[in-house]
Amino acid sequence: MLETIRPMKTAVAREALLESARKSEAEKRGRKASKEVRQLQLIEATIDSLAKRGYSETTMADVADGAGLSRGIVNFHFESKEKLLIATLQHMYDEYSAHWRNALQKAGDDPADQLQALVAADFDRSICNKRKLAAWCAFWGEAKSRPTYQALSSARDAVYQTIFIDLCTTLRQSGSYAYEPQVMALALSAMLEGLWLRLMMGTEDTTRETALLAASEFLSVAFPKHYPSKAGATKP
Amino acid sequence: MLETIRPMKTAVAREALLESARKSEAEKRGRKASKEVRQLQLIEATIDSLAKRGYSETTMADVADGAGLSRGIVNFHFESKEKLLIATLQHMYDEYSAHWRNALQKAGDDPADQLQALVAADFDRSICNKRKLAAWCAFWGEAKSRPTYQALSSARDAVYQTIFIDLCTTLRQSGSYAYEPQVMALALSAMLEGLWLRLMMGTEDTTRETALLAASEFLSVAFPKHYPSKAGATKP
DNA sequence: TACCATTTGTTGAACATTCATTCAGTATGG
DNA sequence: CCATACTGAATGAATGTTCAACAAATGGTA
Repeated sequence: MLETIRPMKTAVAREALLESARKSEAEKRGRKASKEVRQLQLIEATIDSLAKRGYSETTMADVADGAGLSRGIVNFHFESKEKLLIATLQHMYDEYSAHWRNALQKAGDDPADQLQALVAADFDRSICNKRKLAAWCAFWGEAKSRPTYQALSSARDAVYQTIFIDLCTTLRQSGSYAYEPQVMALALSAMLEGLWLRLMMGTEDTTRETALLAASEFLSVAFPKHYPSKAGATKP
Repeated sequence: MLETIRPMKTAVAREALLESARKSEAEKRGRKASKEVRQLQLIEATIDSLAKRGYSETTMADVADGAGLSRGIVNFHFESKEKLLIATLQHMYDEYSAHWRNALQKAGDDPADQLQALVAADFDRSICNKRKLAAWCAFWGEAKSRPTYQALSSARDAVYQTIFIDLCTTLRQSGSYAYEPQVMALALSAMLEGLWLRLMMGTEDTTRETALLAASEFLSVAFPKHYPSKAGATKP
């Protein structure tokens, strides 16, 4: 329900489009580009602005400037500021979704591998970087008061959560753990989101590597039989 | 460093002031009130507005209306909108800080009890309710682009984190666990923040009780010798 | 107590700025 | 030369801030 049914075709085609948008950096200005390329270009500029200035300071002018185009351009391709932002969120959501689905597929059939792949995917550089994390957080901050965002913003949505629960259930059986799968899945996914939040704040020494380490540690203690602890690496 | 050194006196006195501000609901309008009461009243109205409308839609007019006062009043008590928001954030931070310190003190000397008390404090109704969570998240969304917020927003700040690390270190020794205390502390505190985020979104069935359950489950698996699992409560 | 002066808190209209949106006009590719 | 993409100045609405006027408290004086 949360996820619009959109063939994966667009997801991959979009990458190609964006690529071409990047390549023709010199041609952007003044030259005509296909509607789709322009829209992606504007969405990228929106993410830039969100990351740099925050939601409340993101203006149409800044987006247009960021894309190297004129002021009226956004209202031409998107009807309004609101629709631009929704399209941006949708774009990020699609990208995120495609990313973890891909990781899951590559992981093979072993549930333990699948869970680990999902966790690792969350801290992949293509997904988990300051720019995108900042943009996500900008939307989260507004989500509560905007139903449209609320539906989209829970990136780790019902489907994602269900997969987590299923994996936890399977592991529980094969490892004879005592916990409630739903509870453990909640703890795990919440921790992933929390780590994102900390990475975004970026004040401390928390890095992508540290975050992944913490997440892996969680897996080790929660599913010791499936993820034998690699502890003892560094002991101060 | 993050926390302004402010005697606890104000923290408790403030509660009393706010109480009196609530009681004299009828007298608010037209009657004079002490400077501190007015400021608290405006801060509360700001939190209301943040929770209801989100950061970007929170206006001076809305705050003034919410407090039942005139338009110019905020600029009289606080110099500007920015300063009002900073004062609001500072207020929430002080409240949060006082709350967990209090919980920690009440917990006694046992590290396991202390850690559990800290976790439970995070989901106390006085701290963890939709209104305040929404306000926190509104600030988080803007924190990256505003240094002032960034410094304050890491509510679970360096001090808090240090305490977590210390407790994890102690438990590790007394329980002969294998993990790195810093890593485990990061996982734990990130999970708490993530649970807050989910509670704020409030889309799903995640409640304060569920969140606390998940956090407790984490403690059980991470420190099995200190928190013997209470599993088996409900088995579907 | 009565009276006035001064300080302090409050109001609301006026002002200036910022910003999303519109649209008539321009340029470009086919 | 038509259709489509694009421009950028004009417009109007929203909003933070200022300020002159007003009211309530305070304090001093007789």
